[in-house]
Amino acid sequence: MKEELTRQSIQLFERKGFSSTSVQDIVDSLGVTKGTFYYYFTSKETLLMDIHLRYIDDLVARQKKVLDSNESCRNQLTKIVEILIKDIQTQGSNVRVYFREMRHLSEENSSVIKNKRRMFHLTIEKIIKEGIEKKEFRDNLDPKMTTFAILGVTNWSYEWFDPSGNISSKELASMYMDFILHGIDLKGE
Amino acid sequence: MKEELTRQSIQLFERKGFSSTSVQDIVDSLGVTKGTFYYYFTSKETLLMDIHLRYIDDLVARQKKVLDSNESCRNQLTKIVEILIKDIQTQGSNVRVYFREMRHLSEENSSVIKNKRRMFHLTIEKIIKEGIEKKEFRDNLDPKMTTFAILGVTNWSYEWFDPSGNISSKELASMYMDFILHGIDLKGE
Amino acid sequence: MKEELTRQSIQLFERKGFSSTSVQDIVDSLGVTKGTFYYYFTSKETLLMDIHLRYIDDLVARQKKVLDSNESCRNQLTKIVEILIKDIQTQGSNVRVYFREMRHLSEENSSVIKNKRRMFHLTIEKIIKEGIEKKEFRDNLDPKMTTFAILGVTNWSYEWFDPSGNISSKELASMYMDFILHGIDLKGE
Amino acid sequence: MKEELTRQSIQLFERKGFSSTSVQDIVDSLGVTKGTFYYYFTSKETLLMDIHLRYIDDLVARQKKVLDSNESCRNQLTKIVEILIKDIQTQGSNVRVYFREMRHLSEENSSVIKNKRRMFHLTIEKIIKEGIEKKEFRDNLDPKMTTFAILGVTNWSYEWFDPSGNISSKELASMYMDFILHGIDLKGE
DNA sequence: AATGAATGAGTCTTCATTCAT
DNA sequence: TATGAATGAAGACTCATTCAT
Repeated sequence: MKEELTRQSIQLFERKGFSSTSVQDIVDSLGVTKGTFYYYFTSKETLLMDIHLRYIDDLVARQKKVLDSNESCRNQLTKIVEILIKDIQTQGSNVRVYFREMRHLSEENSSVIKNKRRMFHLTIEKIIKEGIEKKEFRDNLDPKMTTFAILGVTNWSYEWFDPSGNISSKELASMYMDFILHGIDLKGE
Repeated sequence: MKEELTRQSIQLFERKGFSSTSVQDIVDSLGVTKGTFYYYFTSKETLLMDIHLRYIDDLVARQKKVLDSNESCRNQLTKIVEILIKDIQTQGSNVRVYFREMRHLSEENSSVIKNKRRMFHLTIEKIIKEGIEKKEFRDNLDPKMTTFAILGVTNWSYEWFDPSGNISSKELASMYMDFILHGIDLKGE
Repeated sequence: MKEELTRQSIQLFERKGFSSTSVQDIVDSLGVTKGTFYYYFTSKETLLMDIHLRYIDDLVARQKKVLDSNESCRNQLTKIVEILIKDIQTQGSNVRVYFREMRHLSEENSSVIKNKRRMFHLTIEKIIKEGIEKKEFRDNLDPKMTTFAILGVTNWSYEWFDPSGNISSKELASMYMDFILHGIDLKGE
Repeated sequence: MKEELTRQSIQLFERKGFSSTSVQDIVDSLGVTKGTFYYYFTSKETLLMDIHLRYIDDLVARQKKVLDSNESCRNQLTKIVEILIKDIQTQGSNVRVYFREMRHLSEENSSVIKNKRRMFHLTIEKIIKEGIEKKEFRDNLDPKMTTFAILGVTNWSYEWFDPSGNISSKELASMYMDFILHGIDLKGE
């Protein structure tokens, strides 16, 4: 039941936004009563926090696995980009809620999430730095800004990419790694 | 007064989100009454639509100016990226509302905005295509996906970039054009 | 309207108690809507505080008048007892709410009321002390405890006295002053 | 368990009032679940009735003992006052609930309690009447009103008397009997 | 151009109670 | 003897909107 409430909520939060989705909407969509909702969640915000934690914890865990693989920086980065793009397909709604609704967490809760986000970010930064040292990447890059650029490319996909369309998430990920590695400029310039 | 209402609303919508900001909040922040609000706007949504239209129309107009300049594709693209990044400084709140709150427009209104967004997008796509033909850009790029990638880099900046920090918006724009043109890979590879 | 809301609320709070009276009950009894209630009161507690303040402020003011009259202590005390007993007739419901529902005020609000109550109490204590010094009252009385005893006699009347019954409030006040002054013991003992 | 539920409930009812105390509050304070509560009590009101009955039955029983002692009226009255004041120390919370929350009993239940209260009251009235006849007390007293005055003095103590303070309940009872017997007036007047 | 009073539907949340286990 | 899941009604409070003035 808790699982089902969460799943339905994610769908509704994605479609109408957190504040515009009422607890009534959620329980109606499952044919249960509001009491049931409050049996499982102490508040609407608790549910939102659950959704956030679930995603970021899982993501960080998967990122750690990549890091532990000890592959080249380029490969590590590729794998992370693949993870992010594939998540659109497997849990797009969840991630969109994660991107859009953090504002509705309390100060306390949102700072917990922010810290975890920062850790995710810092890990990518570390990969960039290492890549520069190992001469995999250009040495005139600002690791922090570059990380933001890469995350911009991937995260923005959540706003438009439809994995059931012409282009598969695998293809998109590979296109994007090409873009990230080589830019759009004609070679030699 | 209408101007002031709009300005305050943008601040509040940015901070708390559209649905979580009440008309009461808006008028309280200006020391007027709700009647005043409804004298200038027929509904809360009208105000949101105003905010959207104002930004996208202005943006499209500026984009047109760039296009009419007849410079090289690379320069045109650079100018558009500069516009987008500079907007963070000059009207960040407005743009953040524009990015986040479109969902709260009615079907009808939101399709108006979507069309204008699409036009903005298509124009960039056109620049990319032309750049490929003119051999300014690589010929194995998918213009549509590449446009999304570029917009990802710039638009995502609204989520984190602080123009009053160490890096100026000018510097960021130049860093990002470098990234977009050359990627992160070591040259020659 | 605010006046009417207050008056009705007092009646309902007396009959059913503060927590068992819903805002719905209040507005229903006047044929208006909940919005109206919240237009005039920021919360149910604010209304309760209003009721408390109104009574205690008025009572203290009337007590001050008695004090300023410079009559004998016995007469001053008599007048205060008369005030308290007469209030049962003129604003019994109000006072019963005042006696019973203070618990439902916030810490902050209830301490405001408590302080005013204490002042009322201390003024009576002062009259007793002065009466002892002026040899109007026995000198082996504890002024504080005696004040509580006197207030017990009068305030408890709110639990049972029906001013529309056989005994008028004037008669009751005089009976009680007799009791307070002479007790029940046979004279000379 | 039933005993413990009752004890905890009394504490909570005293502190927050009957309606503002939820069954959840009660069971939480004991670390059990709501099911447990409903195993022992058929409703929240049943519990309140239990609390009322328990106190009034015990009080009436103790009053009867005093009556059966066949002492002088003055001594009987003294003993009853002592009982009431001592109860503040030994079961203050219980009595405060008894005084304040009768309103939340159903018509039927509350009339049962009211009858027992009346009996307690009538017994004191009888002692007063007998005291007048036996020339222990003044003959110009109204027995009913006098009983209310005496009960006012004692019952009001529940609103303020702290048995752990400077004055013991024994001392208070003796002070109050002095007040009841002799009033505050200087002797001889 | 702006206000103040009012509405009615809707918000999140709590509650007493039930019942299968 | 006690639990855990669920209900449905009611709780306080908010909100976008209207309208006479």
